[in-house]
Amino acid sequence: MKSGRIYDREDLRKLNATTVLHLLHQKGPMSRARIAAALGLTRATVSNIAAALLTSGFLRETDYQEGRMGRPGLLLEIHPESGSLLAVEIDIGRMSVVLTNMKRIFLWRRDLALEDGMDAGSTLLLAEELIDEALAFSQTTGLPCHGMGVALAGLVNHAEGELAYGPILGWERIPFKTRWEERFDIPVLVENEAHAGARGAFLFDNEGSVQHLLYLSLGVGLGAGIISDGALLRGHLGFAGQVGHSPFLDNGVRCGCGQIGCWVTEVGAEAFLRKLSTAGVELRNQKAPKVDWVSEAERLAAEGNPEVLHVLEEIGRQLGRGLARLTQTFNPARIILGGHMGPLMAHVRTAVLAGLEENALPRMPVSLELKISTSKDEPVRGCLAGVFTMLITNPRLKG
Amino acid sequence: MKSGRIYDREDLRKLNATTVLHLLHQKGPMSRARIAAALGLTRATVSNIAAALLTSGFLRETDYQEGRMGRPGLLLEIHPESGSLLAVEIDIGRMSVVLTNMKRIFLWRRDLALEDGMDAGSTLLLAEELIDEALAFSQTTGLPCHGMGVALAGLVNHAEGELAYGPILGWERIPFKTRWEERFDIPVLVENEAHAGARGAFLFDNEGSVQHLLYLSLGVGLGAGIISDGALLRGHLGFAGQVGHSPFLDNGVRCGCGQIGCWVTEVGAEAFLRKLSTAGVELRNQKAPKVDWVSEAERLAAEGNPEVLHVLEEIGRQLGRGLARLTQTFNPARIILGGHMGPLMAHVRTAVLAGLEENALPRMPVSLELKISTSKDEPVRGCLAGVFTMLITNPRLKG
DNA sequence: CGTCAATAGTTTAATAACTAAACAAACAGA
DNA sequence: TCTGTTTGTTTAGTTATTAAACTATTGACG
Repeated sequence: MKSGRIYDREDLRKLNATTVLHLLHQKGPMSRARIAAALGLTRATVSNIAAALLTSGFLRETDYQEGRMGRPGLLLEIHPESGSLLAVEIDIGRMSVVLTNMKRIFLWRRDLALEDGMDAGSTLLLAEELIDEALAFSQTTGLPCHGMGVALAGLVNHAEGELAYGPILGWERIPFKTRWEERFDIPVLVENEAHAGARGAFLFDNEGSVQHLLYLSLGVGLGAGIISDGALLRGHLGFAGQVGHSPFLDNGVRCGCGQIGCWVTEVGAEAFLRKLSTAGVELRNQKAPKVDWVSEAERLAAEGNPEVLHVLEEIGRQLGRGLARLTQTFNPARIILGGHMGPLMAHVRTAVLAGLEENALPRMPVSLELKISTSKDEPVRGCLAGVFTMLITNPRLKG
Repeated sequence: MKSGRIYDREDLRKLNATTVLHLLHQKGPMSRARIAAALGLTRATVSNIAAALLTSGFLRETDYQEGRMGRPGLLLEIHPESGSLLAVEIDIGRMSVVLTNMKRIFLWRRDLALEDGMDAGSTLLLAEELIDEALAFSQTTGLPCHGMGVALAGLVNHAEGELAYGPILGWERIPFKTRWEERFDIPVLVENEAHAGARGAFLFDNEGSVQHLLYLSLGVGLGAGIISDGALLRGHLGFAGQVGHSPFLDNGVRCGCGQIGCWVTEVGAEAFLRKLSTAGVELRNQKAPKVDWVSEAERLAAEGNPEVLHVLEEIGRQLGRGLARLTQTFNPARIILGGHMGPLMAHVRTAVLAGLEENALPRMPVSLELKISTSKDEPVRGCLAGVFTMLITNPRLKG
């Protein structure tokens, strides 16, 4: 456990410490030798970094590896008791607040469906109440909360930590970061919901370590998070991925945004309910902001209801058509369909692929994988990863 | 000139040497102190790196700075006589081969318009003849050619150095890199034309050091090069930015690609000529692959020909409409209109901006700058920068 | 049981790359 | 002439990292 060389452990940023922490955050417990191999360092280096991080309390050592040849080494992992992280997701009609330990094990969570007519101010207050509850809980567990991530549907200026414009609730220029950093006295990271989802899918559900992926968040709104060469695309002001309101049909439905024929009017939640209604199907709880209708629709689809399946197929085809466009501009290796309508997407897979194929650029090999997200927590997990990164990159991290 | 510290100059990659070379490549001659300030290094470090690069012949020192206070220092710059670079651009109906010294001063160039009915094989042979000529010229100047960049219109697999599919000529799977590296015995970098153009615009015409920009290459084809956070977006196979054939109009013209209503059928060269023809204007030399018609059209536009201006305005509006979509997905800080129709774009500026404004996402601040490229050589220069980067990042670079 | 190969972690000495601080040189302007 | 500014060099460190040797522990094989 003693190190051979004495480092300047005052500022761990100068070591490869952040790299090691990132790796462990993403992959879980590993031996020093494995970390060294994964990062292209020597075992000696990793030993030294580990020594520093162990004395700082960021890491801990766990039990022996079983069933392997060779000397049984100790595994290193992020110390779960070194603190807690908070993630808040505010979507149209829905809100989640999650508290995890540093290993991203959920300690506390609260999911709320928002009332239909709820205004901006009271939604904000409600969120703050929930956060207060979560922080109180973190007090009782003795794990101080080190940071908070906020995933928001809308135009998020990531650098300023401000929601420039949020749809439906009509939020405009809400400075979440400054407001909540002052109110709760912990660092706050504000992220677009689709961006956070893409990050989550990239870091934690990434079979084959795909470096180019597109995460589509389907719900009342429609947003995309794009990871290109392992980097999240934010754009100049952080507004990249606003694909929902791109013109899609010449003679379409008027959209809430004022334009006609936006993509979201053909594939979003409201489109789904509208088309179902035209087909004569009414769901219970289908008032848009409520969440329950998704499971209701899923039940009907699973039962093989022909109207629901037909509407889903139509939506899938339109989804594929729009995705073809995005595929041509980004050339991703994987597309992930997520968001609140994610569970329904399992039924549209073939239709989406057909739509993609039909509208793909001829000669451009459609060599991509279409994945349906199984977890609803991708934005939350992506957010947590963002907060973690922010923490270990911060000057706060001292030995 | 002597250095205080003796570095291991065997492998300059371990120094900040590549960073310094990049900076000088981009900004031109600078003093050691200026370099240090720009890169956040100490003057001592830069002195040491410079000493290594001077003895290696990559850099040279030039005359004193005049008209300044303080001690007159020597300026460092890339040594122009340390070799030459080659860039080849093959577009639809056009080909350019350019030889420059290491400071990107053009030493030799040849521009050709390609015959209309020319087939793939003879085009390739023609290019190879021109390259032979250029290399022979580089022999006579005594500047050995260190690398070659190829900018191609079409689907370019950058990693493999292969043209996966080139439109019009019907090229398919041409392994430029392996073929030419074997034939000419110099490293070859193959790049999509729009990607190269974006890189050129980013590195050499970047007022305000904008980090998010979109370069649109307008010609017979329509391609985009996207720089996000200073990094070029290539995509999984290198096919990012193929925006020309994204569905644009429901009831449009049939495109050469087989689909109906592609964006390029409304704003590309053929659309321009078609619309002019409908308006009763016929240009001399207007056979599509020829280049001359651009200057002819520009002359007419400058003279105020109402039909031409009207067609240009129509195209500009459609351009703006499509760009609105791209703006929403990428949120760039600057859009650059370039390519062979670039010179015409000065006349469509207001129409493009109007189209952008009309189709922009409401509430999304259209805070972007629209720039018309003044140089036709952006792809060539971007290509040269790519080759330069490849060279200084290569193990070849030894002291 | 002993040997071998594989894997883990530590120690030692060495080193490349960089920095801080001081120094010396050359100039412009008052 | 003096002062302030900019420049490049020198000196004496510091730091993160590596190479190589060393110790330990296990499973497999005969």
